[in-house]
Amino acid sequence: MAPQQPRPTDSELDILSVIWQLGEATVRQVHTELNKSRETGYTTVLKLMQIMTDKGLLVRDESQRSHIYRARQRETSTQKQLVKDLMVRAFGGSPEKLVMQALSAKRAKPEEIAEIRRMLDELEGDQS
Amino acid sequence: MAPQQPRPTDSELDILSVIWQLGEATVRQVHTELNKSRETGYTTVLKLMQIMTDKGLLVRDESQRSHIYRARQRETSTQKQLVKDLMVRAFGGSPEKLVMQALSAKRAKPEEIAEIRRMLDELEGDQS
DNA sequence: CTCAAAGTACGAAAAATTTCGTTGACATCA
DNA sequence: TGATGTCAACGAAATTTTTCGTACTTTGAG
Repeated sequence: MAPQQPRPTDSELDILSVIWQLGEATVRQVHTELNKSRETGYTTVLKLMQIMTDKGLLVRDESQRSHIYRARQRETSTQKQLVKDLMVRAFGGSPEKLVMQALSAKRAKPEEIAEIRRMLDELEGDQS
Repeated sequence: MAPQQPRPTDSELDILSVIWQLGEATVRQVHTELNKSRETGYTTVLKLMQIMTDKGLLVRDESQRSHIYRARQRETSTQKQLVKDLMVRAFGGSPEKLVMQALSAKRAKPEEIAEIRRMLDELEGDQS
């Protein structure tokens, strides 16, 4: 029961990704999904998910025999935390530099570019 | 001497940030700079920088008694690598989602927004 | 009921990362 | 010269993260 949300570690993020994808999941489901890309033991995943629950990253429904896990924070919240963290630690806190590198790292599709433009419009809109 | 550039760890990134800022630096300089924000021992920084040199993250000029370190890769290369990694691991590889969260995590200044717009224009420009 | 399958709990090993103490080399200054 | 300060090297301790073996419980099939 941690008060603050710690940044998920690499392995924890792998698990979160699966849970985000499925909405909620049992250890078995997460394990099966992870094993599509990398070899990993069932109890390893179980232990990790227990730790994540202790840390407050996951929430567990124990009413069934196979417990069901959900992310405690919304996907977007965690993503925002991660991106903010990287922004501070690697980009001196500059959103522009980060966005530039993101766009040059992988080309966005035209629709996506349009979507980003809309976002920029909004940002310039409310200048309070 | 690693063939590939491993992703820098958290502490390593702290050190890289200082070196990016100064261009090149001795252990003493990095240590002094780091201690402005967090307590850390001199030999800790030294050891880390030696490890980073072994990993190929830094390059060392030993011609002087106090060795001078430089980043092996350009700042932008490392930043791109980091942002790409996060994009894959936390955003399912979607540059759009990452950019959205980056922009909502910290407001960009008007000039920065304009700069991002220019970048988007370029991206749409060369559709090969 | 009994056995096997599937599940959780948990300690501890293994691996990766971070920290630091100690040693010896070199430099500087009085 | 010799005392003092700075530096690199390096082993090892400390900490964090990841992995897994084992024990115990529950469920379902026969």
